[in-house]
Amino acid sequence: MALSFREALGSCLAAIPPGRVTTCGLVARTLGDVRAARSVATWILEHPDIPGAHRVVRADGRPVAPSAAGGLAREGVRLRGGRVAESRFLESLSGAAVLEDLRETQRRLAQRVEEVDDGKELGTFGGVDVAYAGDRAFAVAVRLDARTLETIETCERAVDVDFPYIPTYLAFREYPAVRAALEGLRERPDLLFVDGHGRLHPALFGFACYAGVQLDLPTVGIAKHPLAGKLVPSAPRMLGAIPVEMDGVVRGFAWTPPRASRPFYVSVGHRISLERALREAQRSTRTRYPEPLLVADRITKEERDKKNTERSASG
DNA sequence: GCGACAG
DNA sequence: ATCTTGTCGC
Repeated sequence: MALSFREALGSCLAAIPPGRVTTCGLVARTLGDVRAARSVATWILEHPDIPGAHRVVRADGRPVAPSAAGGLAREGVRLRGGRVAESRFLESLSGAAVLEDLRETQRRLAQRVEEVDDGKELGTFGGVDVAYAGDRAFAVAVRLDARTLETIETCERAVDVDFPYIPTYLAFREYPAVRAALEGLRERPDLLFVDGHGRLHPALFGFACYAGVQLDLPTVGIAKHPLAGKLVPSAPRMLGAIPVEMDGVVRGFAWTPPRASRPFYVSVGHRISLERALREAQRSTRTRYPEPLLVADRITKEERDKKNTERSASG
C-alpha cells in the first residue's frame, strides 16, 4: 500500500535504535532517492516534534535539529565539537521506498503524454502557481483572454501540504493545491501554463505533464531554471529559442524574451506539440515570463500575506 | 563515475 | 519556494 512521505519518514526514524544516528543521506536513500537528503533536513527542522528526529545528523555528524543534544545525551551519545562520532552512524536502515514508487508512477504515466495538439485556435490561457507559508499552500488559478492577455477570472484556494519539495518530485507537493484552485474556475482554459518543467525531466514527466495527464488538459511547462537536459546553442534555433536536448532528442527550448535578461525553459506538458508550446509561450509573454504565470504568482503572494495578516491579527 | 537538481 | 541584510539603479 502507498505510504505518505510523513509516514515513510516516521517509519525510517523509528528504525534507528537509541544510541545510534543516521545521516540525512541514508534516510533519503531509504526513502528511495538520495536527492531528498536536503529535503529530509528541512522537513526535520520545520517539524521538530517528530519522534526520533534527534537521531538524524548531517554527513559530518552535526545533528540536524538544534535541540538534539538533550535527546542524544539521554541515550548516551555525546557531542564532541558539536558532532556525533562516526562509530554511532548506522550503515543501513529499513523503511518504505516511497520515492521509488513515485518515480515508477511518473514513468508509467509518462507513456500517456500526448505530444500533438488538435491545431485549434486557443481562446483562453490558464496559469497556476503556489506560494507557501509553512505547511500551508496558497494556490491560484487564472484564466486570461489569449488574444488580449486580459484576466477573465481568478480562483484562490488554501490547502495543507504534507509532502516536501524534492527536486524531480515537485508535482507530488504542488498538484493537490493546484487542482483545488483549477476546480474553482467557472471554465477550464484551452491551454494551461504550469510553473515547472514538462518533459524536461529525468522521467520525462515533470509537474506540467502530471497536471496535464491528471486533468486531461493541454499544458505547457515553463521554468526559470534548468533541471534536466543540456542546451545546444550550436543547433538551429526554433523561433529564436535554443534547443535543449536529452539523450540527443530535443525536449524543450530556452528562450530569452526580447527585453529580458535571462531565458525561461519551455517543454511539453500534455496534448500539445513542442513547437506550438514554444509559440504559445511566446505569444503569452509581454515582458519576461508568460503573463498567466505572472498574474497567478502575484495573486498567490497577496493571498498568502493577507491570510498571514489575518492570522496574526486574530491571535 | 559522481554530484547537482524545477518550486 | 522562503528567509533576509545590504546594495544598486531608476
